[in-house]
Parts: sequence; C-alpha cells; structure tokens
Amino acid sequence: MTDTQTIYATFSGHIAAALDALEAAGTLPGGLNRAAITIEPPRDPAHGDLSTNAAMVLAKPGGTNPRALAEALVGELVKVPSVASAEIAGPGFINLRIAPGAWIAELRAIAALAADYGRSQVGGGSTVNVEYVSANPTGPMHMGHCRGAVVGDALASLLEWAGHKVIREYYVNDAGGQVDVLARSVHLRYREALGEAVGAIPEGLYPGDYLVPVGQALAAEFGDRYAALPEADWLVLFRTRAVAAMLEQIKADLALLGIAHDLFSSEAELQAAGKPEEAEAWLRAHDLVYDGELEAPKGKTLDDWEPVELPLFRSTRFGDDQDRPIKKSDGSWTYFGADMAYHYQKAQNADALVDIWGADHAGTVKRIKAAVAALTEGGKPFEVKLVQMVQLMKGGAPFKMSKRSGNFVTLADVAEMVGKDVVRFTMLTRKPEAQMDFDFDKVVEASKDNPVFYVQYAHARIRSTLRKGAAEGITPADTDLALLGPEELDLVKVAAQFPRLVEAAAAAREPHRIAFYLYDLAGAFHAYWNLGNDNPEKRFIVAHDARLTAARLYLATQIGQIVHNGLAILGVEAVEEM
RNA sequence: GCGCCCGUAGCUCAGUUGGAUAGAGCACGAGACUUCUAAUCUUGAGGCCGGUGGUUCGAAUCCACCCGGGCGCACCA
Repeated sequence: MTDTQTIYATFSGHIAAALDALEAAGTLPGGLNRAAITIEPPRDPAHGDLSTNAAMVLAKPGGTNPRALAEALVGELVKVPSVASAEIAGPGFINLRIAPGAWIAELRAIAALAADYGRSQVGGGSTVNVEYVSANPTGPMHMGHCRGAVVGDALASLLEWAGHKVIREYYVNDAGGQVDVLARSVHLRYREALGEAVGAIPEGLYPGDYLVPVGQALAAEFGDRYAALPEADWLVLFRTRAVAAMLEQIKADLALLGIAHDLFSSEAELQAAGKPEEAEAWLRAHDLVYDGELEAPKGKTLDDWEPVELPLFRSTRFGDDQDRPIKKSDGSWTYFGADMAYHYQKAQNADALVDIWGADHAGTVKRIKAAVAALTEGGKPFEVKLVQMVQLMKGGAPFKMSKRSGNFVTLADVAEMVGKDVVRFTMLTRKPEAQMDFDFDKVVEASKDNPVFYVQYAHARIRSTLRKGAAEGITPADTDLALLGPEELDLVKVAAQFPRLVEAAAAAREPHRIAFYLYDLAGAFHAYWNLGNDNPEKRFIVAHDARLTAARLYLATQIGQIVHNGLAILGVEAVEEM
C-alpha cells in the first residue's frame, strides 16, 4: 500500500513542505522541533476539514507571533492544488478546506485497499507479545475473566492492523498450590466415580460439578488403582490430567468468544527447565538479588509473622515500595520468582511486551516492571494494562462470583445467552481502566439498545441496499463519482478518519476507540440514510438515475467496508441482514 | 497508613494524548414509517468537567494538596 496514502498523511506532508519553504525563505529559523504539530479534523465541522496548530506551536521558538506565522504558512498552503481554502482562526489555528476531488480520491483508496484499508505500517513489523487471560487452570472461564480476554484479543488484532507481528500468549499457572488443590479435588471425584460415598465436598477443595467428568474419566482409565493410595502416589498424575482437562475446557470457553491464543506457556515447564535459576544467577551477579529479611506487611497485623531470610530482588531500585522475595522459605519459587523468569523468556522472543491484568493484581505491577527492566537492562518496552473489575449485576443487585464455592456465572453461559458479538462489543465500549457494571437482565432484555446492533444495523442496511440495487440491475461504479454532493462527502470525511484512528488507538493500546468510532460512523450513515426518507432523490437507489445510483452504491460499499474492517478488529461479525 | 484506578448532563459513558462554544445514548418534551430495513432519523431541554491552588497563548486533559468511590498491600496466585 505504499502508493496509496491516506489523506491525513498526505496533508501532514503538505504542512511539512510549507514549513520547509518558510525556512528556506528565512521566515522561520531552521531546526525547530515539529513534534507537537498536529493535523486533525476540527471538532466543529464549520471550521473546515482539517486544522493544524503549527503556527501556535512554532511561533514562540521561532521568535514570531502566531498570527504572523499563520499568515505566512497560509501563503504556502494555498499553493497546494487540493486545498480549497485556508483560513486563520482563533489564536492561530489554520483551518483548511479540502477540494471535493481529494475526498473522491480517498473514496477510491478505500475501494482499492478494501479489506486492508486502515492497515498501517507504523508498527514496522516489530513483534509485540500480548499476554492475556492467563487464568488459573482450575475451572471454567467465568465472567471475571471476560473483560481482560476481550480487551486483550482486540488489542492483539489492533496491533496487527498497525503493522506489528503479534504473539497472543496465555501463561498457565500450573505450578502453584492451587493446582495441587485441584488434583485433590479431582481425586475425590475419582473415588466418587468408583462408587464411594464422598458426601459434601470438604472445605478447601474445589466443589464445582465440572470436576465430576474428570474424575469419571480417570476412574474409567485407571479403575481403583489409586483410590486407596497415599497422595504422593497419585498427585503428579492427577494434577497433570486435571490441568490438561481444565485447559481444554478453557480453550473451548474462549473459542465461544472467538478467542484463540498462539502460545500457552507452562509455569511448570519453565521451572523444570531451570529458567528461574538462570534469572536468579544473573541478578545476583549484578547485585540485584540478595539474601535479606522481608519487612512485615503493612496495614494489617499478623499474629504469626516471623522474620526469615529470603532471596530478595531489589525492586526498590526501580520504584517499588519494598524488595520482593523470589523464593519461599521452603526453597520453592514464589509466583513472582517464576513470573520474572517467564517475562525474561518472553522478552527474548519479542520487541515489546504487553500484559493484560485484572485490577486486583495492580499491587504487583511495579515489581514485575522492575524485574523486566533489570533483566533486559531497560532494553524492552513493557507495559501492563490493568483492566478494572466487572461488577456483575442481576436484576439491579450485585451478583457475587466465587470460584471456591463453585457458584459462579460462567463465560459460556453468558456467551450463550447474549451472544459473542454483544459480549465483545459491550466489553469494548468502555475504556478498560474504568469499572463497569454488566447487568445480566439489562443486556439480555434490552439488547436492542446495545450499540453493537446499531453498528451492525448500518452494515446490514448497506448490504441490503446493494442486494436490492443488484436485483434492479445496478452495480456500484466509480465512473460518475463527481455526482456525489456535500452530504455524501461528509460521510466520506468520517470514513477517511479510520486509518488515523487505527494508528492512534494502537499507539495508545486502546481498542475501545475503534468501537466508539464505529458508533459515530454508523450514526453518520443512519443520518444520511434518513435524508432519503424525507426526499426520495436522496436515496441510494434513485429509480430514474442509474449513474447517480451507481455512484451512491459505490459510496455505500466503501462505508460498509469500513464498518466491516472496524468490526473485524474487534472480532465482531458484520452481519448481512438483521 | 501506603500504592494503583476512577470521579464529566437525572442515569450509563465518550472526549482525537494541551486546542476553538465540553459531546453521544438512555430517560423526559415535540416531530418523521403505503421505506433503498423506523433496531433509524430530526428537534428541545438538561453542565461549578468532585474541590482548591499551580504550570501557559490555552486545562475536563499536565503538576501539588484535599474530598468521594473501587481494587490491592504474605513466603498466596
């Protein structure tokens, strides 16, 4: 797509050229920092198509005043053929109006690039590892996992659109105490499957019914061989089988939302391969790990607190509140100790790392960022995006989820009840760092108020119109695009923002911007559509004018293409009819 | 006590990384369906952008301190 430049990129070039001309003429000193210059559509369309703050940004360092510089700049910009007018406004904004031909050209660019319109090269092909979900493999996915899963998946797609290679990774915590609990829980279900009356599930074990089939499968495979043996004889086997079964379940759950990871990394394998030891050795050699005493936890009183000497990582050197243990007193790795090595491993296979975490892990962000900074010697960009909690509501009252009780709302239930597209879009029409309520009854009952239908409806209307046009023998054509008027070009102007929006959203790692943009685009489309309700001459299909109809259908095709592309980033289906 | 996130219309939320007169949806008022799909559109009303100072041409946005809500503060995961 090298020769098909979007209109914003083109004009950014025009302004740079105009500034170069002023420097050459001596109006402006050379070498000024142009990084703060923006070129964007003004909020108020009455101000024109494009607006730049160049004069205001450069006036002070250039030793002049904004108005004077703006006038000089305007003198250069009016020389550009596609500039219809250039005006100075307010404190020194330059507002540009773009000739219709340039917008028509943009419309053709959409058609030419089609499903690739909006893709960008800003990522430069660099590899970004996005780690998301990473829920403990001890049960099915529940609603608490949903938001991070959707946001991570959409972010991964967005980064691909922005020109990155993306690794979608899931970290499997199959090495801690919780998977031993899982193994014991499954052993109980195994004995149950063999006919033993196990009664109520004891406190401290996972009570969920989802473990029943796992126990049954083990009973079918091994008979009563492990029923009466001590734990040491079956723990590893049962743990392995149980984790594998849970992972299978998790993958199936995620598939319901259209989510598939490229890579599942096992914590147990990482430890078996000695990766934490390697990291520790390197850190000790650099005086970043030492043996010391952990401070007592603050803000709560622990009766059984006893200071012990542990290997500590110097995270305080990187802004953390205290140094963090990488091993427990029994010699095994802490979660952090293994996680550190895991991130180091990821950093070796990617140019940048992004983790999507639930907000309940916010307290550990500093230490892991510190560890990555230390182990990569600051060489790898690494950010942790925190996704705030979803308060699940039912009939206006909070609905508590607890994995231990087994009484939780599963992701599969929700996906089945409200549908993948609604779940995904709903999770993405909110910035992730804000808390959100997900009211079951509301989303199910009032689903037609959901923005996702509004956007999908726009696409369905377009497809329907194209079908009707085809039935009447008229297909979209670009032969008479000059027939498109101001209202049609307004639609193109909204559509033309898509590429810069993809770049901005990717740079900010904020896929929700795409969702809000699509809502705006759909709104502009629906508004245009309704012109045709009042005036048949404004419809896409105008019975007596085949040339105009062909041009408008061409426009409709491209608008539909962008809705399709945007929804593709979000993993939501662009439906043909509703 | 400390750390992180949030606070914008009655409600749910955007706000293009510091731009011009702060925007949508829902709800409320008034209108448009023998339709290219009304799951839509047009229009009215609704604001101390939590508060106070600061930074500058310019602040909802950045900084400091308060107020309020959420999450977290174990060798857990």
